[in-house]
Amino acid sequence: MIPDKELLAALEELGCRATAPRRAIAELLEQKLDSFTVEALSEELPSVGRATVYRTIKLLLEAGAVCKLATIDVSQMYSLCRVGHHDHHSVCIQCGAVEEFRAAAVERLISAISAEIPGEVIDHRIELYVVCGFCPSDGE
Amino acid sequence: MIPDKELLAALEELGCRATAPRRAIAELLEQKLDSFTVEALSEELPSVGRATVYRTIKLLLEAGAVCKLATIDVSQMYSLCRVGHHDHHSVCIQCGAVEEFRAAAVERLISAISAEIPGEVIDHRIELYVVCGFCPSDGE
DNA sequence: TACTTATTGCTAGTAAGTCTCAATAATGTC
DNA sequence: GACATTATTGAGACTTACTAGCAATAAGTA
Repeated sequence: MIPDKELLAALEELGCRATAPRRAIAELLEQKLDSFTVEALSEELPSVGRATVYRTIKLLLEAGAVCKLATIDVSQMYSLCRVGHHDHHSVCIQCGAVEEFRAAAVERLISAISAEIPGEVIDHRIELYVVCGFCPSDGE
Repeated sequence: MIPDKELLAALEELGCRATAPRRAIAELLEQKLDSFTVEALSEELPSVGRATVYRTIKLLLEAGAVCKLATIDVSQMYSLCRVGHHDHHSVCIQCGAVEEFRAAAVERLISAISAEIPGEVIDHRIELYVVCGFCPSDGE
């Protein structure tokens, strides 16, 4: 996973200062393997103001160190991104666990589609909703 | 596009009654080629209560007649779905226009990926963020 | 150490969406 | 058609996720 130093470095690249609250957020984030909500993060860091947590995640989002998941329900989920990779996510619809996956085929697919549709493709988002290996797949 | 009759029929399949507010929503929806927010829909239907609009869209969502788009910003966008098709969407990041596209390659890709990752793939979501043919693609 | 400026943490505000509940409208039965 | 039953509605209060404003504070710098 990303060492918190990298998270902080990502912020510094944006011209941000490395403050105690940001260090605390980076440290906690470093341990997050799954997806998370900002609200939950904030609850785990009672010493840091909610607004600061939101602000920091927003910065990390800009820096590309975390990314927003397009979950089905309302809650905004985020997940760490390995810097420099453009990964896609699979979300377990039962336990919520998020896995990143890479597939060169995806990139090929996107460029193939780009050629077929009008306009210019700027970005894409691919998410798989799965029942992960640890969850029982009842019915469906 | 979907005749509003079909939208109502979709609701009736769920065991819902065809009421005047639902008819009004279906009629308006029938004309929506683009994506829309429930809030905007509600503003166009001052005679129908906000809660009712939200409730009806939720029902149509369950019925599979509309689907939720995973837009980058916070606002929840919806779009009509042709019943029986599982289309994907491209969203113009400048004007917000939504196009549906179908690509058999997508389905093939998904099954290829399914084989590679642990767990069972239930559903997928693919969205392209584009600058559509009608918008100037400045910079980026 | 003092200065400048970014950052923080309150708190209040906003936006999207849900809940409650009494009033009302749809359907089925006679 | 009248009546009973049950789904639906609308108004507004409420919740949740998030942002804005602003005085207090902490970082980097001279």
